[in-house]
Amino acid sequence: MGSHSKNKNVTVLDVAKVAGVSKSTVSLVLTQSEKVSEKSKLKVQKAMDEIGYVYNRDAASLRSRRSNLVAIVINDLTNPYAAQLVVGLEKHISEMGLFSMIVNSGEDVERQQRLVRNLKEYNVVAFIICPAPGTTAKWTNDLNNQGFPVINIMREISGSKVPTVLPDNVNGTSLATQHLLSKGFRRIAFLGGNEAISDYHERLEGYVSAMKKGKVRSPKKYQIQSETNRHGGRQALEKALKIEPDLEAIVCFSDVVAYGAIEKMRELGKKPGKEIAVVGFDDLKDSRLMSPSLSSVKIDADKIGAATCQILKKIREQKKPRSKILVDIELIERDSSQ
Amino acid sequence: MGSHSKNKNVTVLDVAKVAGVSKSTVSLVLTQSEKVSEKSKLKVQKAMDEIGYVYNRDAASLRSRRSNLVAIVINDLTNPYAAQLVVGLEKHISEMGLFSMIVNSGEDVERQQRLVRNLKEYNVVAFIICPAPGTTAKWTNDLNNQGFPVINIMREISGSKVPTVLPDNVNGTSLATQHLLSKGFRRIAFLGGNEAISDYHERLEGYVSAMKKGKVRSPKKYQIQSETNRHGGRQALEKALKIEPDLEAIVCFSDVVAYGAIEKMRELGKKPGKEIAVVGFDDLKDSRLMSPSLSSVKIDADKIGAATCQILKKIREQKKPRSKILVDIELIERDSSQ
DNA sequence: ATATTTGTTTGGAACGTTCCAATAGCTATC
DNA sequence: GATAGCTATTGGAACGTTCCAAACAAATAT
Repeated sequence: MGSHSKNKNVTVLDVAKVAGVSKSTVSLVLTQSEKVSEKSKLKVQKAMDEIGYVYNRDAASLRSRRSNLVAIVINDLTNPYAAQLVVGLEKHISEMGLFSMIVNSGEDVERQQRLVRNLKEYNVVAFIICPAPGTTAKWTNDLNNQGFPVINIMREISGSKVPTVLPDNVNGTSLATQHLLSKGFRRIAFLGGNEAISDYHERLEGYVSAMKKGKVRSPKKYQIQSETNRHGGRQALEKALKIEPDLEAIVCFSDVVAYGAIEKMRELGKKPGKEIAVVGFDDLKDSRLMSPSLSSVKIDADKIGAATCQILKKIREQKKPRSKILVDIELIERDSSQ
Repeated sequence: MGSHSKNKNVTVLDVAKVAGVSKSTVSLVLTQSEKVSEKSKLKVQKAMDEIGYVYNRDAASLRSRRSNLVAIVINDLTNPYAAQLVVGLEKHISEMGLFSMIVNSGEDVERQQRLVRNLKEYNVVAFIICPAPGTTAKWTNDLNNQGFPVINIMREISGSKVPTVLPDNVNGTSLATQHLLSKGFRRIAFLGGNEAISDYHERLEGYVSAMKKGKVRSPKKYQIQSETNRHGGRQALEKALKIEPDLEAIVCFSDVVAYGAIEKMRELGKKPGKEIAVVGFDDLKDSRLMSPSLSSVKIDADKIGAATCQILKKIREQKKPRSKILVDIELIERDSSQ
C-alpha cells in the first residue's frame, strides 16, 4: 500500500541530500548540462530513482521563463486527416524534446479564441494553428506580437504575417486532373469544399488550370461545393449527376468527400472506378485498402510535421524563419482512376 | 507594432498598483473568491484589461500545489470513435473549469508509459486513460498510489483498483443479436476485434449469450477476429463467407469493422442490408448518413464524458468514487438490418 | 459609548526550480 | 612553490503566484 499523501513532495533538495551534492548540481543534471561530472551525474540519477523524485515543471517553467509545451490548435479532431496530422506533428515535436498540448477548436473561431487565451497562461513555446474559418490576420498577428510565436498550418490567412506551412494544393489537384485527362476522361467535375477555407480556392484553382491547359471544357456548374464530410460527398455527387448525367470523372476536395461520393455512386448503381473515375485528396490510410482502392493526392503528415518543426527550430534559435513552406504532394494512382 | 520583448512580465503586482489594491486582493479576484467586494473586483478586472495581464499558471500551480490540467491518454487518435470520445470528454472537463491535456498512446504500452511519466511532471489533477493493450493492473495501481488519481475508460483491466467507466458492451451486442434474430436471421457471425482488449470479450459474450438464449446454432467458427480497422473488417468478411457461404447477418465489433465488411460485400457482389444484414458498434456520425444507413449500438460519447467527470468530481471532493460505472447503450435500427 | 461580530484587505512567507556570481579543486605553466 | 587558468560545484536570490495570520473597517449588539 503506497502513500496517498501529497503533503510533502520530494524535491531537488532531498535528491541533493541523498546524493551528497548541492541542489545546484542536481539542477545541472536535470537540465542536462555539459559541465557536470559523470560521477556526480550518476550519483544524482541513482538518488532520484531511489527516492522516487518527480520533476516539477511548474517550478522550472516559472523560474526559467520558458516551458516545453507546444500548443497544437487543430480545426477538427474528428476529421480523419486532422487526426493523422496531429499524430505527425506530435512525433516531430517530441523529437525536439518538447511536449504537445493538443486542443480542438471544432471549426469554431470563438472556441479557438477561448482556447488560445487559456493556453497563453501556460507559457507555451509556440502555437501551431490550423485556423478555424473566420480567423483574422489581425488576431494571429496580435498573438505573435504579444510574444507568442504562431505557425499556421494547412490553411492560409491572407494578410497574416505569421509563418505558414501548406501542402502544394494547386499542384495536387492539377496533377490529379491531368492524370484523369491523360486517361481520356473529359467530363470531369470538382466536388466538395467551400469558400470559407483557403485550401478550397487553391485546390479548385489546380483543377481549373489543368482543365484549361488540357483545352477541355469545364463549366462553372462542374464545381460543386459541399460540406467536407462524407455526407457532403454524397450530396455533391447526386447534384453532379443531375447536372451532368454523363459524368466521367471527379476530382474530390478530400478523401472523405470521395468516400461519400463513392457510396452514393453505388447507391445509384454507378460503378466507382469503372463508370466514374475518382481521385481524392489527403490519402488517408483507408484509401489504399478500400475497393476499388482510391487514387489520391498524398499529403504526408510527417512532412508537414517536419516542416513545421523546422520553423519552430528557427524561432527557438531566435532566427527569422521562412515565411512560407510549401510541402510537396504526390499523386498516388490506384484502381479508382484507371 | 506591439512589443516583442518578454523581458519583464506584467504580474499581479502591476495589476495591484494600477487598481490601487494589494496583490492579495488581486489574487482573490483571480481565484474567484467570494470574499472580495464587488468594487475591488471591478477595479482589478479593469486594471487587468488595461495593462494586458496574463495569468501565470506555472506560478499558481507551484504555490497552490494543484493544477487545472486533466490528462487524457487515448489509445488511438486516428480511430474515429476515439476522436469522438475525446471531444465528449473535453467538453465535460472544460465545464468543470479544467483543461484537457490530450495525448495519444497509439496502442503502444511503452509510449503510454513514457507519456504518463512526462505528464506527472505537470502535476495533473487526474489521468483519464483508455489503456493500450498490455497495460497492467500493477501499473495503474502504482500510479494511483503515487497520488495521481486514475480513471480507466472503455477498457477494463482485471485486478486494477482504479475506477472505470465502461459502455454496457454485453448488453449492446446482445441487443444487436436479438434484433437480428427477431428479423428471422439465423446464420449470424461475429466479426472483428481481438483478445488483447477487454471489450472484445464482453461484446463477444453478448453475442454468444443472445444466440444461446435464442436457441440458435452458433459454432466457434462464426467468431472471426481481425484488426479493428476497415481493412480488418474486409478480411473478416471474406473469411466469414468462405466458412459460411450462406451467411445471413453479421454483428460487428465496431462500426469501422462494419464499414470494411460492407465494402467487401460490394466487391463480392453481395448487397449489404439486402443479402447480408449488418449491425455495427459505436454509432459513428457517418453511420447514420451512409447507404444503406448502418444499424449500430450507440455509445454516447457525451455520456461517457459525463460519467467520467462524475467520478472526477468525487475524487476532487476527496470522496470515494464509484468503482465502476456502466454507461447504457442504445440499439439504433437502420436500413442495414431490415 | 463600547464591545462584538462580520466581512475585506493586507504584507510576509512559501512553493520548487533555475540563474548567477562566487568558490573550491585541479592541472599546467613559469 | 607561487600563479594562472580551467572545470566542477555551490549558496543565495529570484521567478509570480497563493496561503496564512493578522489588521482593518463597517455594521450590529450590548
